[in-house]
Amino acid sequence: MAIQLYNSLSRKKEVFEPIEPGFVGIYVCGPTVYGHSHLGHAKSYISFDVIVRYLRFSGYKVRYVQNITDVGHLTDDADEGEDKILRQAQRERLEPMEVVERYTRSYFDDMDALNVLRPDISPHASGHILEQIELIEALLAKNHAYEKNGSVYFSVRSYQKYGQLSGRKIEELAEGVRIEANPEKEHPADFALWKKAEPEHIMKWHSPWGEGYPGWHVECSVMSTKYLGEPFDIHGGGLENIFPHHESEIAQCDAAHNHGFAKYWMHNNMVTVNGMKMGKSLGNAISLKQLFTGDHPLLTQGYDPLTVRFFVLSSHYRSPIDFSNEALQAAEKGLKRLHSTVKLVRDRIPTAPAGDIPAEVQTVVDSHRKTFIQVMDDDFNTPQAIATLFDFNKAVNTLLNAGTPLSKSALEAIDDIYRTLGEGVLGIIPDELTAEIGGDLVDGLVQLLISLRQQARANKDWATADTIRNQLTELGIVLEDRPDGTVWKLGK
RNA sequence: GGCGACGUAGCCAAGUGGUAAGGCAGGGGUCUGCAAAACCCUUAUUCGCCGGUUCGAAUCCGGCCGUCGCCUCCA
Repeated sequence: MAIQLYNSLSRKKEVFEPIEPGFVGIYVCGPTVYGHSHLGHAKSYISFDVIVRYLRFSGYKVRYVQNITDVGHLTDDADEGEDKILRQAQRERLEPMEVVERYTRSYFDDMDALNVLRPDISPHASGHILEQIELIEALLAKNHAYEKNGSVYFSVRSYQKYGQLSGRKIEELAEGVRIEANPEKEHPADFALWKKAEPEHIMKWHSPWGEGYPGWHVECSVMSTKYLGEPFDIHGGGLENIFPHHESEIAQCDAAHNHGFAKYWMHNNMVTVNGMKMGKSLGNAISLKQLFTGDHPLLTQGYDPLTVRFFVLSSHYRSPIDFSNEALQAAEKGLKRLHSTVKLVRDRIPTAPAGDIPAEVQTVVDSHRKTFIQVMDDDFNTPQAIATLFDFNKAVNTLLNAGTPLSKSALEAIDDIYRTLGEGVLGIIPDELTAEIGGDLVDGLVQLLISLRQQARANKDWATADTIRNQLTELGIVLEDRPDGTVWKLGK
């Protein structure tokens, strides 16, 4: 079976064939670290996290590069706005690099909580100024760029293929309503490679054109190819970055070196809130920290990071996802159901009898693993992968309820699905589902109450039995009388 | 105005030519002392609307309506 993925460049699904067999280089546009991450970041980075996890699961050696943008990303159009980092630094009265450090840490804290594995390399734009200058010089040498008053611009008319990714035409861009005339530009669609720094601008570097700072698109051109080669396999990012960001990344590298750029382009869709796009500038952005705590007017409660992850993966990465409390709550319940079966399986393993794996168990395990791989091979269809896990769960519950205890090896074969597919690929079933408050002490006390209640039940003293159960429920401890004994868990 | 996407049950969401996955919610049942959990059955004769192609369409084509995105910083 081969992995098929949707390539934005060709606008269709293609069989994935890495440039070098067995190895995959993937670059994903990372955050500009001037504020806390929000649900939109979660959608993008969870999506690509699963893509990387699945490529590894499929046997590829993957190098995953995701940049940290800490300079050059402007707040306004036409290369005229302030630098986002700089503006935030002024607001918080911090050094720009303090802002960068603060929000980089915040970003990784949130991603760790979401069980997003760290990229292999997280290069900073500010750490690659020299490489960016080199690329700009190469473009100047080939007449793909020109200098004006200490700034350097890319000439879109010099690169015939400009528009290949976004489907735009240079002539139409020139007629765009909102592109303001910048007198330094030879063509309205030309974009800045290097900007001259005004005297008060603190983030600036020496360059052949004087003191200045790099444009936004160059960093990604440079850092992707530096670590992955030219061309490389996959470039990912949000849909909204196709133009001008991704279009310009291609132009810069291909114009300078004629090696092409990324073979496959993958774009995730957007998050909406009540049907409207969520964006920092729209004021309806919910930060991940708020989402986890529930501290936001749009939230009726906080949501566990894993619930958020499950929610994101329950729609396809190329589909938009609309935020609502109802949808999050449904996800919360669904995930809990998945987890409770996993926990039942894991709790039984230590005391399960020895024995072979029955044929029916083997069949259930094999068939679901196969289906899971089939749907993931088809452009990383996580909603169907999750559906497969639920189907599997149902089959497992039936086996668990069958009466004859499953052997240890059978339970382990079942758990292997949860570990490799549920956690290894999707990242939604943590190893420790049993982390109970209080540890052995609480467990011992609850077991004591359970045994007292058992005696009451044996005596048909239902009043006492129900009192124990009800009062424990009020304390947040739920008792379940199963055919093979009473178990307890936390929850309402 | 240009480019693009989407519209599937009460809600969320798969499915891109062969007769509607999965989750949440609802109804009925089994199990239970009663519960809980789990399991079984059930809830769209139908996929925004109108035409067309086809033996056959949610899936392809045309038109219309609606929603959203990009074109300007945003994952």
